[in-house]
Amino acid sequence: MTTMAATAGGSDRVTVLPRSFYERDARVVARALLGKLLVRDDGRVARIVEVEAYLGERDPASHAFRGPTARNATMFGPSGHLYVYFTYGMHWCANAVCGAEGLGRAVLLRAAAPLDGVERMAALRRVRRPVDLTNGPAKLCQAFGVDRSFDGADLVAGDRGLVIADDGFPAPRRPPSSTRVGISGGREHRWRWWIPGDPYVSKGRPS
DNA sequence: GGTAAGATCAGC
DNA sequence: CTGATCTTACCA
Repeated sequence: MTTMAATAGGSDRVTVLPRSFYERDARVVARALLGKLLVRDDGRVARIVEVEAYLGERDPASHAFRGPTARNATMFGPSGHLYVYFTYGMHWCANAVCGAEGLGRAVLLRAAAPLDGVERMAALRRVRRPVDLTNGPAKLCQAFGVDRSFDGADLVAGDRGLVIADDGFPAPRRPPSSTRVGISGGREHRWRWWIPGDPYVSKGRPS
C-alpha cells in the first residue's frame, strides 16, 4: 500500500470501508462514495468521481423495480457487495449494494480517476486520450477487469481482490447533481452526483 | 418460442 | 448520430 498512499494524496492511512458505511440510504452512500478509492489487489487504484443511486422497488429506473430475479439477485443481498450486470450486449457495469438486506438498492460507480496501476488499465482499454480510460461505468469496469465473475464480490472482505477504501480525501459537502444517465423512468429524481471539475466525470447528457 | 429494450461506447 | 451486440424479461 506504500505506492498507493504516496500517489493518493490524502492521509497516509488507508482503510477499507466497513459494512456499516453501506448500510444506509443509497443517496447518502452515493455522495459519501465520492472521493473514495476503488482498489484491486494487483495495484490498480482509482478515485471515485461520479455515482448514481438506485432505489430498488420504488424506483422505475432500477433493475430491482420489478422485484428479485436471477440477474439482480445480488442487489437484494447484504450491503457492501458488488452488483455487476451485463448490458447492451457487450458492457459490464458495477454497483455497490447498500441499505438493509432485501431492499434491492445500490450505487452505480460511473467514473473514477486512475491513481495507480494505469499501465494495467491501459492494457485492457485501447484509448487515444488517457481520460477515456475510466470516464464511464462500462469503461471503469473494463479498466479494472470487472465482469460477471465479480458479481457478488464482498467489497468489505475483499474476497475477490476488490475493495473500496478511504484515504482521507474528503467527499464534497454539496456535490452537483443531475438526473441519471441513460434511463427512461425516474427522470424526476436528481440522483447522479459528481466531484465538480474533475476531468474524469463522464460526459453526461442529462439535465 | 418470439421479441423489444437496455443504468453504454466508439467511430464517423 | 448511429451501429454494435446479446442477455433478460415479458408476452403469447
